[in-house]
Amino acid sequence: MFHVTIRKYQGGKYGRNMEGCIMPEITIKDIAKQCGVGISTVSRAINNHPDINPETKNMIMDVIKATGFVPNNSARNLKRIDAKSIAVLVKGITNPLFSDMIKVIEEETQKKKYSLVLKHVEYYEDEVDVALELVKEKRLRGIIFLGGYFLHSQEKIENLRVPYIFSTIGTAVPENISRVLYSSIAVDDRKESYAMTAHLIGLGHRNIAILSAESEINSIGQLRLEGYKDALSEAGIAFNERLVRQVEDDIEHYSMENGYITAKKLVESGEKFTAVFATADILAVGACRALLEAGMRIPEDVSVAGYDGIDVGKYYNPAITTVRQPVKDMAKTTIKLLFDIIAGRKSYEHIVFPAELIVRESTGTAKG
Amino acid sequence: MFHVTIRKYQGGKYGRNMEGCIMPEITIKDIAKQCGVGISTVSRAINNHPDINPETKNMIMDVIKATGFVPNNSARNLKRIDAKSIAVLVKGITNPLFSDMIKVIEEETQKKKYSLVLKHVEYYEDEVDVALELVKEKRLRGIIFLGGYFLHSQEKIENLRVPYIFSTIGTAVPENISRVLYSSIAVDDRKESYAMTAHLIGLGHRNIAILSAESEINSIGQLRLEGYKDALSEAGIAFNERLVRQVEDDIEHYSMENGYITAKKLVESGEKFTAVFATADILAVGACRALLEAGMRIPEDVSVAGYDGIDVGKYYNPAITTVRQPVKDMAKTTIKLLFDIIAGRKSYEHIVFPAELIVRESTGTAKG
DNA sequence: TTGTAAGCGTTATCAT
DNA sequence: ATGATAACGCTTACAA
Repeated sequence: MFHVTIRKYQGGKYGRNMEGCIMPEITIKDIAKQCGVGISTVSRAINNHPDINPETKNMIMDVIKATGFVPNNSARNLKRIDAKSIAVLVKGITNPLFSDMIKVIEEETQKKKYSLVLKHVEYYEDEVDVALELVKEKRLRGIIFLGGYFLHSQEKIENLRVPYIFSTIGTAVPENISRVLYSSIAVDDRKESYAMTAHLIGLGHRNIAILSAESEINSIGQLRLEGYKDALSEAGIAFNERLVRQVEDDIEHYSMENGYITAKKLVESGEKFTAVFATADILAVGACRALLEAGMRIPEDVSVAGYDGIDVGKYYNPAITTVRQPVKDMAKTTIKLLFDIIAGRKSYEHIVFPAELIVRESTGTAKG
Repeated sequence: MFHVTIRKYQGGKYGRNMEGCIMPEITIKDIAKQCGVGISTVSRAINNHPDINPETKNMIMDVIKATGFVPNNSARNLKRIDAKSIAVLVKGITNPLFSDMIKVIEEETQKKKYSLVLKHVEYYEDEVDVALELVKEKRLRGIIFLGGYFLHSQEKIENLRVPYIFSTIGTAVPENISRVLYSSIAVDDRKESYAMTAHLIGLGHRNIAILSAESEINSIGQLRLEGYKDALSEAGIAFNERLVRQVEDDIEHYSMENGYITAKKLVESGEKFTAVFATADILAVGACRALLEAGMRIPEDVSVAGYDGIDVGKYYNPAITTVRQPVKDMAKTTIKLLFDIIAGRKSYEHIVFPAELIVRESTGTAKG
């Protein structure tokens, strides 16, 4: 590590003087004074109001540019009754599916001349609390929740007096809240997980290990585990508890590293299996590596299946069989629904999208 | 797509009544009235000020909980002179390196009892404009820029009167701005790229293709290309323009898909090569897939090297040789430096971190 | 077309 | 310990 330059802070440069006191920011008032006009005229210039003399406006804009004045958004939001904006609250920014959804939502929001507030919510934060604050602060017209568990009290969520939609990619839809209070866009995790497991069974697999990431009831992880059990029992295969492997709790649940560690432990446990169903592609990648390192060939010795349909599964070697969630369609529907509700064309809606089973190179007929 | 439930919006539920008019939000005034106290007392209760009767406070807090009152942040920010908060402006949220950096920055910020504003900047947005707004709105004490190009005017950036740091992971440090105005934390892209290329040359490779993602001068992509040229000329290998492959411009530059397409085109071009240096791991993954599909073995027939040190390279099959950027250390140094500047212990600093060449399975001696 | 003034919902400064 | 009241920086009637 090379320190190229160091110099002591001299003060005055950073909006605080030598004593650490805050220097006054430049305001609309200063601009008005400097232009010799009233503040409302400046305001009109900024917000390009129709009734203002173009010359006056130009003059003001020049001064604004020269001084580098930027209006204070807090003051604006405070005063403005209507901001034409919506927010996306993202819990777990790591999820690669979210990026795609956000991109779509951004585009559609812009088309509607709305502005989008994107807010990242920490794992330990309560997303409804954050939403509550944001609604007041930014005068939001609607909210989309991406990620999180949603076991919130109906009482609390009722305070959120704008339309909100839960997008169930990595989000368990609240079971404890009246369904007329909210909207949701989801994939039937249990059903799709069932489909994948059934596919594996159809390939002749009997000992299918499953890598599961959550134990909370109604969580995505549990739902996918249920689907796995459904397929097993339908095929008359006894459920073997030892083939259910929970990922490590002390590192990021949905990560390649966790898939690797968990699969490695599975191998070392000595339990017999001919297929591994990782309930997320990102886990599948790590799992593949662990299996490969253990000297197993995929899919000749062991089949590996994922879930989600993220890019990496397609480019991995071998390409990983997966359940693709139609994220773009879901995002489009989500944003359309939100604007429908805002416009009063609908009240709420619960939509379930079908996922797509994509068979790639990582799954094959059971050995022996 | 199954529509489970549809009902017409009845109004009244969402902070707007039937006519679409906004319903008044509950304010501190309402709480004061309902509690039979003055508003300043409520304010004291909310901000747990010392001089308030515990009983009064409890009573007020009960009412607040019951009514679901949430203070308006815009009003708070407007009035508050000092917020003890800093911001991270992220351009290109897709970069997996950023997540790690942000995590570290978040932790350290919390330790200092500061709050962190995380702001996602669109590709087409000017990050300095966004920063300027945010500084006023949130009374920020400092800013960290992650991603972006930074060819900003000194004039404009001088208006940013809080300390700011450019973290050069996916960011080209501004060359056109006086170095005393800002701080930077970086890896020497040219040098590290040189090192990787030299490693490949040491393995006997002479025809090394390079996958490059940007053509802007001083961009990360260009710097890495320069390093490649440096190594070539040092080894007395003639530079072959046809081995330099720019990624597709109309899709996301740094993506597996783009690595795949670009490598595929390289193969189809018929140009001879025994190694591919992808200037980002994410490109390397796509490139590997394309090479594999073309029937080449890695590293027996062709070596592949990446850059960045992201997780996927470690778990890919084969594991990808890379230049690891010490993101966590860099993040730690970044946040420490920012707080040093805020506290007046330093003025500015330019720090260059060494990267680490990690040789994995994807590179080997040149064929033939 | 322009200026004046009344808020927006807080916090901070006074008195009390 | 508590309550008025004046800002904070802006938008928006309303008046000119």
